[in-house]
Amino acid sequence: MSLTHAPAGAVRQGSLRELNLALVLGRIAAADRPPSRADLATATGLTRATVSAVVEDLLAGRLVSESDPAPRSGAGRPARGLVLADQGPAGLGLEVNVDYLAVCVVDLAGQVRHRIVHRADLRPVAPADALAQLVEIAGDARDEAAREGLTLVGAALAVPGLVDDTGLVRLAPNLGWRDVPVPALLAEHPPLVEQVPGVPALVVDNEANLAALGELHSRPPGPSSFLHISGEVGIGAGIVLDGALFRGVRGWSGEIGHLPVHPEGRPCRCGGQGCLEQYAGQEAIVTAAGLARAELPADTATARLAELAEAGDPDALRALHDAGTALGVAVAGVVNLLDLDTVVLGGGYAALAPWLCPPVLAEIASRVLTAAWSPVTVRPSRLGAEAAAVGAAGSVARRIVAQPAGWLARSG
Amino acid sequence: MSLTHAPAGAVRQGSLRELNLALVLGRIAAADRPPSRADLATATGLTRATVSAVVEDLLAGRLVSESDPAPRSGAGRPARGLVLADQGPAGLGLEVNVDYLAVCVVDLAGQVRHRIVHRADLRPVAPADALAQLVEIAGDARDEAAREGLTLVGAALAVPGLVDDTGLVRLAPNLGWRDVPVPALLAEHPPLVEQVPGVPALVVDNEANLAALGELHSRPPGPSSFLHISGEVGIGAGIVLDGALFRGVRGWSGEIGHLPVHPEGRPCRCGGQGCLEQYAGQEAIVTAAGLARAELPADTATARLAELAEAGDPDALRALHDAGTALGVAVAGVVNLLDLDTVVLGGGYAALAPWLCPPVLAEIASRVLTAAWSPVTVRPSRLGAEAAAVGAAGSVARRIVAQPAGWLARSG
DNA sequence: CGCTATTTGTTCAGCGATTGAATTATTTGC
DNA sequence: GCAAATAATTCAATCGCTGAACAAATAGCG
Repeated sequence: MSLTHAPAGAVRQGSLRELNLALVLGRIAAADRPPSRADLATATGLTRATVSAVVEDLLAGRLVSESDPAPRSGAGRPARGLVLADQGPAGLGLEVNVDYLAVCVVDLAGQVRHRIVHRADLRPVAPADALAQLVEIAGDARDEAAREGLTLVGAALAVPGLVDDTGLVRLAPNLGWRDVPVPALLAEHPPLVEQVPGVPALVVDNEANLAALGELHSRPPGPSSFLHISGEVGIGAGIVLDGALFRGVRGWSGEIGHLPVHPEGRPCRCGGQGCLEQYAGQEAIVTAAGLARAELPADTATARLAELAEAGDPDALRALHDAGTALGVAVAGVVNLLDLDTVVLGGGYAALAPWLCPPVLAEIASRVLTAAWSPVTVRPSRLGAEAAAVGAAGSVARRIVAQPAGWLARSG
Repeated sequence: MSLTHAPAGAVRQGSLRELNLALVLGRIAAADRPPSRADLATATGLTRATVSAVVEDLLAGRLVSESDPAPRSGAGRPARGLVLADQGPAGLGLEVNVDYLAVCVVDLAGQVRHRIVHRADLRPVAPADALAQLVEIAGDARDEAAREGLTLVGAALAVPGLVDDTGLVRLAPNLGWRDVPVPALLAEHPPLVEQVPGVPALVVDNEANLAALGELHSRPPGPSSFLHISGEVGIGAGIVLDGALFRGVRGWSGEIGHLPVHPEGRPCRCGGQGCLEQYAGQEAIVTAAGLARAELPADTATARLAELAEAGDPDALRALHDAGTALGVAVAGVVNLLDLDTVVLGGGYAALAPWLCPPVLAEIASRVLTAAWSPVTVRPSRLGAEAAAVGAAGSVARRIVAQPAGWLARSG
């Protein structure tokens, strides 16, 4: 899922055009003002003739459109600016979480065009029923999108758990799912998206991964390597390296919640001891702050903590400081290992960032070997709630930008 | 440094040939028996006509040669097998370490053609003098290689420390180096290698990184993602993801020695507390085994430990078990984070692997969330001593295989 | 108002690289 | 000795990029 698509196999005559389509489209997507054909020629190194030909294909395929305001003023023939089309292909993002279902539609430019959130406690709901509800909501979103000229070309589903590369949800502990064959269950419903060569109809992925992708593609562009930590009941991380999500050998990377921070400490449900989750997970913080867990539904615990901290409640402040310190120990290890310069606190951590960041930064400062030369930024996520759904939809839309040839082959 | 070279900018007509040259040459390099042109055509998806044209270029540039034993038997015209040339471009690997200088030459096929190790305590030697000695040894190696028809096209230098992307050695604590401008110092000597477009004349990198690259390219091919841990006085790791070394934002990844394994434990020279190095570094093991450090030069400490352990010395066995447990805690964290399935113990750890592996595996089994589904392999490095020098030379040779166009443009 | 300089975008012949089919080359097996 | 089989080469056709010439459209200036 990088911007430049590396050809895996034979490079044929047509690959040339495919690569240049992606190159030009990627430039248009990355530009902050609508570039002209001439701008694109100088930026890409292609000749204006080639750029014109490539742009013609992109215009014919409705992936870009010409914008009215000229991008330049001065002597000479006025340029025609090129922008990503606000009609055409779009991505569908789906999310099943503990206390809500979310659906959203993101267009080529990365804009969230529709967003539907259905709040409900999903834990007692059977997986098939939860997915059926999701499909129904997604159908509404698709119809709304169609009225605006958007065609859904792929879907990505975020779940809070381990997913293998076939889409099987091995384990989603907080949802109570185990070995749920999501693609098979969704195949029983009418298809939500149009099939496009090169774009998988459905991708199932961990919510932390997809939230990290959302952060990666948020505007203005941020760093291309960072760690995105989703602090919910469990703690997951999405690792973005050189503009691409690193999924690991089996797609199960990012289990930062089970980094040992006190090797002989509290036992963890994973079988280990002293895992980060036992010190900085939602339940640990809530308990340490003196809040009985039972009286708080999962979705309000974070808000309540932020309220208390805002009001200066000493127990809450201490709990957050301790959690931040534990988080900092783990993060310092990750930064030492991967040499990242940006850490994003997402999910439930986003709202708690004002209290978590200082202790995290303190641990980094004292534990990271290279901290003196290279400062590490720790900041809350830019995306709000349902970041995973937005990231999921964005990942589909990005795929069209990165590999436009498939879409163009489909329709004239 | 991946096998498939992704074009960064404009894709012109000539890029097509460049990419297919790399594709075909990469196949020849990866094959375990000399493939015929027809084999290559089916393997790459190119037509036989194109493969013939590409191979002609490769033969003309002396990157491949035709092997005598026919790769196939049966009816039909016998195939002509293609192998990487044993003459032509080769990579120069250099290594400055605490107790030796090493130089080696690796050819396109990854064979170590020459290796010179000069044992000496380098700690009291000024960086400029150490490099001057290295250049002299390397000159001999180059001359020997030239007699076999090998042309050195690039050099890579391994140092046990932090290197930035300009080749400046920021800090090599065990060598006593700080802010050593290696490229500038080497520029004062006559050039060792021939300049080839696309191949940097000199790359300076961390020894752990280059040792990991050596492991990556060792035959037979192993996994494309793994963690390679070099256990010396310090503990460094090379992280190989999807066949490429991950260097981090600033090139300082892999500082696994400073992963916190006992957050409130022993103070570390890095400023943190309870770093892995304090529990599994060479000094920690030696001390725990009851050996006075002073009586042992750095290069024999590991050998002595292995001897004692072999003999069943209880102190040594306990020290190794404890070190392995600490290492296992750190490795379990890394595996949880990156979802790797292979961990290679290199450097001084290689000889101690029989005693380190069991406790490492035990920690992984109890702490890694996905261990039940996906077993993790922990094994010693395949390369012996001076693995970093071999990896360094191999990384240069690999570059020619991955981007043959530069070499071909240079000479007929 | 008209001319020139300037910049954008298009057209077109030329060229390099791949393709696919036909052709040549070389061996095994009957 | 001949047919079948497989390998490798040759060659016209095609696709896509290039470079230069050309057309389009505007600002500045007298």
